[in-house]
Parts: sequence; C-alpha cells; structure tokens
Amino acid sequence: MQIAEVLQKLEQGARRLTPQREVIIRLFAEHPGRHLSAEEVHALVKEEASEIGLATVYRTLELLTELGILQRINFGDGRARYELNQEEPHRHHHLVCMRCGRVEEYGEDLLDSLEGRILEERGFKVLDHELKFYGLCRSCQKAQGHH
Amino acid sequence: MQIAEVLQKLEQGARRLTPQREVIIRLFAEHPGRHLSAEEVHALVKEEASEIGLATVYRTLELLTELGILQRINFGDGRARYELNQEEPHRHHHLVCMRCGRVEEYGEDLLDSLEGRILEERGFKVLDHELKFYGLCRSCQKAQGHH
DNA sequence: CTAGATGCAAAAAGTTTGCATAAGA
DNA sequence: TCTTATGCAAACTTTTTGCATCTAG
Repeated sequence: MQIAEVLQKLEQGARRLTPQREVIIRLFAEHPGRHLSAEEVHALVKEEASEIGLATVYRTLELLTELGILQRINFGDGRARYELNQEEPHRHHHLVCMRCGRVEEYGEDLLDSLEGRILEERGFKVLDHELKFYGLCRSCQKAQGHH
Repeated sequence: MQIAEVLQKLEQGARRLTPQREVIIRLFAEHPGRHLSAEEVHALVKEEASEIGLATVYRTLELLTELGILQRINFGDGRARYELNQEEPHRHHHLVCMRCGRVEEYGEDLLDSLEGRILEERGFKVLDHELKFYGLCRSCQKAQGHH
C-alpha cells in the first residue's frame, strides 16, 4: 500500500495524519509478514525512541482497520493481531503451528469460485473470508519425533 | 456424540464425570447449531435450576476442548465460543453476518485435498482448519437495500 | 481414602472510555 | 480557530488462579 493511498483513505474519513499514526503505519510497512498485536506495536514504537500511549495505539489500530488499511486477525491467543490489508486479488491464508505458535502465510486463494456458489445456494453475500490451517510446522514435526 | 463416547474420553484423560460436567455436555447436545460462550453456558445452566460456578464453567469448557468433545471458535466478538465437535467427515464452516451477527452453518468441507498439498509443498502438517465467510445474510441484504 | 473437582474471591490480561490538554488543517 | 487526537488513569470485560472445601471413584 502506498503512502499516498493511506493519506487518501484518511482524508475520506476526515481524519488527520498525526505523527503517531504515521509511525504505526510505517511500522507495519517495515514488518511485512508479521502479525502484530497492540502490545507489540506499542513496544516496537518504544524501540524507535518514540513513545505512543497504549490507548492511542488501540484507537489507531481500530481506525486503520475501519479504513481498510489494516486487517484484524484472531489466532486464538487471546489478543487481536493486525497486518497490512492485502489488495483484493492477493488475499492469503495462514498456517498456524499449534506447538510453537508461529504463523506462516499461504499464498493462494482458492475460494473465489466458492463465494458465488454460496450466494446462489444460500442467499448469503460473502464480502470477506478467513481461512486458517492449524497443525505442526516442519521443525515442530521433527521435534515431536525425537523429543 | 454419544454419552458413552464422552465417558470414554473422560476416562482416557483420567477425569471424573461430575454432575457439573454432565449438565454442560447435555446442554450442548440440547442446543445443536448454537455457538455458546462461557457466560451463556453459565446463564443457561442457571435457567435449569442448577447453578455452577463461572470458574468451573471455564475449566470445563477448557477440558472438553482438550478432550476433543467441544470445539472452540472465535467469531471476533471478544469471547470464545464453543460447539460440539463434529466427527471427522462432517466438518462444517461458518457464514458470519457482519450486520446482525448471526452465524449460519455451511455444510461442505472442500479442503481435504488441499491439506495433502500443503504438506507436500510446505512441509506443514495440517491437523485442523477453520474457514469463515463474512458477509450479509439474506435478510440483512434486504434491510440494506431499503433502509 | 485420596487425587482430582468445585466455588469463591481476587488477580490477570486485554481493551475501552472519560476528560483535560495538545495540535493538525 | 476549532475540531479532532493524544495521554493518562480509571473502568470494563473476559479469563485465569489460589486456596479451602468437597466428592467421585
């Protein structure tokens, strides 16, 4: 996502580009593939010598999600996580390791054709979907073998 | 799921069948298709004239999930929800309405073949998966039209 | 009888909110 | 200037935990 696009989305919502918001957006751009929680964002900001109140972090993540800049994901670890929203044709899914908790991306989206079928069969208009596979990553399978 | 099967699974874990656990299991059996939160289970139990401590409800839901009797699901409403675990060949998915919050079941499981592919391609051993479609249910589509 | 389960209350963990102050546009 | 954003602390919600008591097997 380009910075220009972010600015445009902020304007659409009559929202200001504050230093805090800029830092948080940049942080996501600099950590592609990571799924950051509010607490992690807060800590990473602190590492950069700046400091943002935790409440502001929460409010910013909420705002950026509303504007479609971030996507909120729940991996069942008791806190919401966020990543930069992928543009439509490149939606991806997640492989969540049940042992070490690491999350890998899975590139392909195989569900588009299905969504049309759901509308026909069930009258349900799909706007978004979320697919997660839970299992064991390569190294945890080995670890299980000779533990 | 048969009661005999539940007893067997409890025994496997060296766990006791207490009245509290029995009530909670029966409650899920009597409410198929509902996705109950801990608070809802607690309230439903109270309606039946019995009463179970909330902490016990949480501990029981955790236990039954570990034993594979319940399945924990997160619909993004800030609390964990549970349903009776479907037997292997009948896994189903969910259609979550973003407007009214209602959750419908979607029967078919189309992902089995995919799981083999993920193991080959990525070395990730899938044990479980979770697929949710977010969108608008039939009645909320109408409501949006002439709001 | 005794390991495991319950209930209560307190604590934790994550998130939200009220309000005075600060600062983009 | 004036509306919106921030920071802090307090409140809220969901879930977990410690401990004394109880009970299923």
